[in-house]
Amino acid sequence: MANGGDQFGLAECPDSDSIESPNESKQENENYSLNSPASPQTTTNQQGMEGIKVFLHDRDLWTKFDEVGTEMIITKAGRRMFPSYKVKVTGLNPKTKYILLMDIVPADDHRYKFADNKWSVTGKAEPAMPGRLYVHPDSPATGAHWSRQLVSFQKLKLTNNHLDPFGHIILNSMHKYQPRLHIVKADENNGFGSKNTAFCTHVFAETAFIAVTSYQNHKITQLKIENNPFAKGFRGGDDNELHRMAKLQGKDYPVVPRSTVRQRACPAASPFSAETRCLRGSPDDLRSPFSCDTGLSVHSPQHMISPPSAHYSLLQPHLQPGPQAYHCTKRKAAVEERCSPENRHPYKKAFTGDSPSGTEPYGHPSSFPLPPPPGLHNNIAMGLTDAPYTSEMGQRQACMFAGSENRLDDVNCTSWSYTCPVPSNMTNMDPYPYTLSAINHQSSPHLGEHMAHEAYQNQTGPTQSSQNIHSRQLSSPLREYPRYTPTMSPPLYHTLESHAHVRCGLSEWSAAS
DNA sequence: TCTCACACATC
DNA sequence: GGATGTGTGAG
Repeated sequence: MANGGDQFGLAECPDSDSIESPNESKQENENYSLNSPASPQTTTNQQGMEGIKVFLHDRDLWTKFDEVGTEMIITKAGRRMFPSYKVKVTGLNPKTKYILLMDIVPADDHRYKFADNKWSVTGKAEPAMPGRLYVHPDSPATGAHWSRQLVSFQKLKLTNNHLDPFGHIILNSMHKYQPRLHIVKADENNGFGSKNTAFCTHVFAETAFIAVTSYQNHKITQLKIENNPFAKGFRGGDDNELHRMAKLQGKDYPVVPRSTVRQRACPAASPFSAETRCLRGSPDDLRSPFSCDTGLSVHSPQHMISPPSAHYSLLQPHLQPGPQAYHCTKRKAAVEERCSPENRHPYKKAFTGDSPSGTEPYGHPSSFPLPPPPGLHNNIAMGLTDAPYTSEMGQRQACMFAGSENRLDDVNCTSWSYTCPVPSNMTNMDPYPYTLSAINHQSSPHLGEHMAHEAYQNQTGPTQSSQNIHSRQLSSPLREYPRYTPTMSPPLYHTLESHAHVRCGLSEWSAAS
């Protein structure tokens, strides 16, 4: 939180449109200064979200990892992400309340393996885990609050425990994911769930990663050790390290790190920058909860989205990746060259390092009104904007929203959920549902129970696996979440919306990354 | 592929 | 000094 917000002068700029562009301001000295505005373009009809810009903190570090092929450890107990996901947000109305939350969505429907020092597709992805959202513990807070300092999501944890009771984000190992930031307006006159509810989604392509239970690429291990303070113990010269490891193993002679042995020396470019970049999810793949249907509100840097059609419509998430989806940057030729035929996808795209040049917009946000679930506007609107959200939590804590099978015909509860569409080529898989259950995973014991229950229900409840993506789309699966107790956070959230109504920045990400 | 105990680090 | 966050090798 080193970056104060004063320099952004947000307090004096209630009108987001008048917010000084970071490019024109003093951000050159910030460590996220390289992050160009996330949303250089704005569109109308976005409920005041059009001026919001998000800058990824430590972009350089993220890029380093990304160039190698970021891996994130997932454990049963939950593991933090490193690099941490921190952002600087500008353009918020200082007096308006916003909720900042993250989710991590499948980047594609592939399962990966790491062999020969590179990542490659090894099969079809397992069904998506229950979608969980991580709500920043400060939420809801005023724009002034968010703008005052870096917004850190470093406490977010990843787990591979499908029954995780802590509210951590559940991921599948050896699958690729894309973190996303959502900014939801929680203004009194624009309550969450109301017709006026607006939010925008920001995706930083360089934060994509493959979830692993142990690091596969030694380069990633080294990057983590070099940059993560908690891993300092593993730093040092090679000799020192080897002797230290020998000591750890009770040997008095240097040992060769397993990670070194495991991997063949390969001077080639990172697997991500080469083959894996080809494998990176297609725009279609990345449609999920907040994906756009029409692109109406999408404001994407044109240089990141090649044809207008790159405003992928969520109305057609079932479409297989097509030529229209892939916009290749200057590295395309090289990428294609490196892609093995079996890995070559029609939607292959240059990996993240390409798009965000120093002068290009960095995030890929979009803003759009959030259509309310049918007949559920008012009551929901109260939730987010009312005090209970914070007061009942005792202290502001992160909330996790766990997924479940969400159906429209099951609307009769106190909390809300939304089902996100499955990536296009995941039509045979379970949906990627989110249940907005306002989980307090830090200090509330019954929350854990709730989550366990929830997880249990996720597994035992009626499945939608038999449904295809079309039916799920059409059903606009919204429902309140029954497994909610008054002792938890109030019923604040509802199904965000079927993708058919929701517009988001995902298409931009897809196209740009 | 995954889990665990461990030593070492930060908070 | 305890809680928590790291990557490690063993299994």
